Amino acid sequence: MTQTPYTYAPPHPAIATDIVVLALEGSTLGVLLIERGEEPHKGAWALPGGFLRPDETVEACGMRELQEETGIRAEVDLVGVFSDPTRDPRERVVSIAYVACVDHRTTRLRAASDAAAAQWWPATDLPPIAFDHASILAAALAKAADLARHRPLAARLLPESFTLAELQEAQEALTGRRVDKRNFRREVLEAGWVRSTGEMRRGQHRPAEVWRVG
Amino acid sequence: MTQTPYTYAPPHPAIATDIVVLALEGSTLGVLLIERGEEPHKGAWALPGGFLRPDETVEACGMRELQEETGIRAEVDLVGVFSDPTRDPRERVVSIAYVACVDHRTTRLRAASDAAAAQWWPATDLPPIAFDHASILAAALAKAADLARHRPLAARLLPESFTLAELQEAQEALTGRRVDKRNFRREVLEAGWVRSTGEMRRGQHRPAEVWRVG
DNA sequence: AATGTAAGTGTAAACATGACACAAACACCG
DNA sequence: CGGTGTTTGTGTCATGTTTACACTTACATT
Repeated sequence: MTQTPYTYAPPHPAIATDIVVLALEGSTLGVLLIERGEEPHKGAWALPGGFLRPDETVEACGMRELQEETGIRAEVDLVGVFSDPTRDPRERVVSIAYVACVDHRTTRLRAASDAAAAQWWPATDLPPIAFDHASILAAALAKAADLARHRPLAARLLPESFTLAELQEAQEALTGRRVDKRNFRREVLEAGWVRSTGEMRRGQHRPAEVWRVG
Repeated sequence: MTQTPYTYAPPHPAIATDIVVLALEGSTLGVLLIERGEEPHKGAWALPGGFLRPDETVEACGMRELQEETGIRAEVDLVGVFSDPTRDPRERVVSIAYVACVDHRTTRLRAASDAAAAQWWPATDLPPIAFDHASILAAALAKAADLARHRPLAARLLPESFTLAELQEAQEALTGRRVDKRNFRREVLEAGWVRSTGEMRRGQHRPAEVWRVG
């Protein structure tokens, strides 16, 4: 961008973001996908996403798309840049992929106008995927699993307050690794990821302490 | 890119890559910068980079730019996406930043046509930087330090074969952390990052075993 | 009151990390 | 040719971190 003579300007590709929205489906991970109502890949399922607008950063575009699709304002984490020249048969589109973890109970899914449906799919049992979105998805799952080891990403899959058992279940879903209950609690508390609310969650059995991100 | 009606197409920004090329300057890190010969930021120093071409991926663009500037073919690692709408006053440019580690002894620097000079600068003592390239540089240095903890990135700063002392010096320059000689050797060998060549490097003092990435 | 189920807690072994000092090999010099 | 200077190369112990593991508590239900 700096040393190239400014007079040389190849045709500009479109820039879009694709968002891998993760949520808990019971005790496993779910991914938000959108059924395509038009060719190409009509009937296949694609990641939500959209084109970059003139006045926003790419990351803001990702957050806006997330908001438009789910009604949720949340952070997004960069997954990668997908730019194979043939990845979209219509025109060249360079896609920046982000991953977001949300609480699916607070989502309000809105199918966009060219989409037939928006729906959660289990991350381990996916329908036919459009474009190169299967690669994007795989990269996003790996990225999320990696981030979750160093940051309390799992808490974003839950409501504001939660029990440690719920947080552990979310963590296990994200990382794909089962962990010991006592070790998990020690790690979470020592890392200062959560603080107690002082409240107790009453259920069928012994009440559980309620926490929030700290 | 998928649910947005295809009829909506905002003006496409330009897409460019900027490359943070790192090399060893003695025992500290050096960064390749290019002095701008034109406005804006004439006289300031900028990262090498250039526009995406129609037939290449963004990563390939980064590798091509690296090759054009240094004559070296090497891997590049994604640093981030820099897309503030005002980051380039001429027109909107979304930049994908990569970092590359090279052996500066094998580079053949070529200043591009609109650049006054291409030169190595110590990463800790930089000249005035053009555009938002100071942020890009900072992010790249952090990324490289992080990657170097998990992968033999330091070896890319060296020729094909090297002594463990050289590798350690490169590692310390990359991560900014001094490490113990014996611990470093243990870590490198147990991780299988290097294998012996069987040769010895003769110098002023006791000869050193020569290794290569393995 | 008895039963079932999830919450909550401590400790010991294995492993990884960080700190530490000295002998060996060569070049150089007198 | 022996002494000096400088870099290579090596092992162990203390500390911190990670993993593995079992029982009691509290409540709801019957």
